[in-house]
Amino acid sequence: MESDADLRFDHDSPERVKRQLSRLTGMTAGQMRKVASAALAGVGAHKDHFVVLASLAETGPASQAQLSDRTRVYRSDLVAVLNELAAAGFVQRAPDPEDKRRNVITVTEAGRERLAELDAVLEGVNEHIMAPLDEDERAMLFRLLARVNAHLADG
Amino acid sequence: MESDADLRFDHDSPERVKRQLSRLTGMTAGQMRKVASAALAGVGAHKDHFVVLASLAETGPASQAQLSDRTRVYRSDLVAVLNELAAAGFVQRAPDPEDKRRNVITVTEAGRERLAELDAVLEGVNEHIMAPLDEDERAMLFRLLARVNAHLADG
DNA sequence: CGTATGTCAGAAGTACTGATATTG
DNA sequence: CCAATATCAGTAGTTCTGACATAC
Repeated sequence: MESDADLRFDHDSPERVKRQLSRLTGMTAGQMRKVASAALAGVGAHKDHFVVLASLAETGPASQAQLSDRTRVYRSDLVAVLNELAAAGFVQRAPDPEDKRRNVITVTEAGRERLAELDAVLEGVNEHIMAPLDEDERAMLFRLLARVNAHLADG
Repeated sequence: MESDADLRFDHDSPERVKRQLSRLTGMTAGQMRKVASAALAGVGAHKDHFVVLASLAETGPASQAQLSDRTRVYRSDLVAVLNELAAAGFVQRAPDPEDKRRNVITVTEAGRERLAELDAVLEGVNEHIMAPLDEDERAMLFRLLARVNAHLADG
């Protein structure tokens, strides 16, 4: 069906393992995660910082529960992320006057600059990751993964 | 460039997050892993069992260090996996007469049957995961991921 | 002596669950 | 009384590192 020349993810498996999409995807995701988190660690950040800042900048202020829904970062884990972002002055956490259970999280000007910085870092990561693919192939990979993702999200 | 209709992996991100291949891949890998490990747990196995049995059946007996290189399961983690497989009678662990530091791991007949069972389970998982894709798309997804994987494996 | 092997203990980061006090 | 929010504590599974005794 296809030449095995560049199917390097597992030299050992002439048949069975090679067909497991979950294994190939998992290994590749692990490689990507390492590259991304190393790059973010270089500027003192990690991936949830980016996702949260991007959500606030693009969709506006939100409560922590809303932020959790948007970013798919668990409410319990969001607390620490926001502690760090707030301590660095990237977000402001203020009680919601209309509902005293909630906090209103807002990105600051410094937070927007931080987001631009992280965006640039991750743009470089993205470019590095997709280096062997041309434009059409990148779009194809996105589309195929997104379809599988959407399918699995439906249960 | 493309319709956003089925880019469901993150509704919240009109721009920045959506372009991060590492995020899409990571989320999809997580979904796949959950499906696969649930299916394997249903028969009392987990994924390292399959990979180790497949390697032994397809490439033959090996020391634990060799097995680790083949399967990319860490030597330290292999110990527990082999303990479980040996306790169930799926592999035999015997000292190597030619090098007393080593064990020779061999798959048993019961292990081959177990492998067939796990293979069938994972074939179903694979089919479920790739359900929305036709044959050409599946091959394309494999190829694209394998190229990125090989590229990242080179450093 | 330096190196490889199998084993154990444990770190680090991720994903997830449960409990709780406060407020609606 | 029930539901939602923010927070904290803790579990589970994975990846990965370091130490160590034994054998080459």
